[in-house]
Amino acid sequence: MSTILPKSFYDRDPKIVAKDILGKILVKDDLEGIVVETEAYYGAKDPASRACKGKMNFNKLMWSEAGTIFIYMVHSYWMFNVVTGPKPSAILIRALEPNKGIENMIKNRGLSDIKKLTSGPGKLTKSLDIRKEYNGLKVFDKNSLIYVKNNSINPKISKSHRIGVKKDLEDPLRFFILNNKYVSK
DNA sequence: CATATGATGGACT
DNA sequence: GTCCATCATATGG
Repeated sequence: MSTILPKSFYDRDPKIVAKDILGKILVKDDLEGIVVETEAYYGAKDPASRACKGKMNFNKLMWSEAGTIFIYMVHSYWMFNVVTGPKPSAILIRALEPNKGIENMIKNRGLSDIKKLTSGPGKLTKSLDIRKEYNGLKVFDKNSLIYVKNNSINPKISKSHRIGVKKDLEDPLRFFILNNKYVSK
């Protein structure tokens, strides 16, 4: 029986949450995907973070409670983030492994290549039909349209520098499941 | 298989 | 106008 991850799960350092959420199941409606790749983002000390230049209208959700969904658009694709511990900070879900509702994902995405369905941050939001209307939802609330289920698998985790980031920090902040074909390149 | 490049839209300076 | 936490295509090996 899978349980929904509680708020306390997210109220920790983003690096810890990013690592622990790998292998868990993201649920949106009847669509499910296993989280296989994430990145951690910090606040003022992180030059790649949207929050690095202070609290603005568009990024103020990063200061709300842990477990809040924060969606941001880059290059006309939606990025799906969850707010974590010391504010402002968040994790970015970068890739999923399709688990349930694959037919609908294909429909949402207009593509039949399963490998390309959710193997990137912009692709998974399109496949799950996640748009900015979901901004501010609580991911630990079982009545929410979007939530994360626990999963008993214990994946082999690897880490690296972040992708597509202009100025990265020294610490590797990207986490992914080893040998999973849905991890983005 | 690999690397390169242009399109994309919202928010900032 | 400029900056991106991207993607799909095109081209070469």
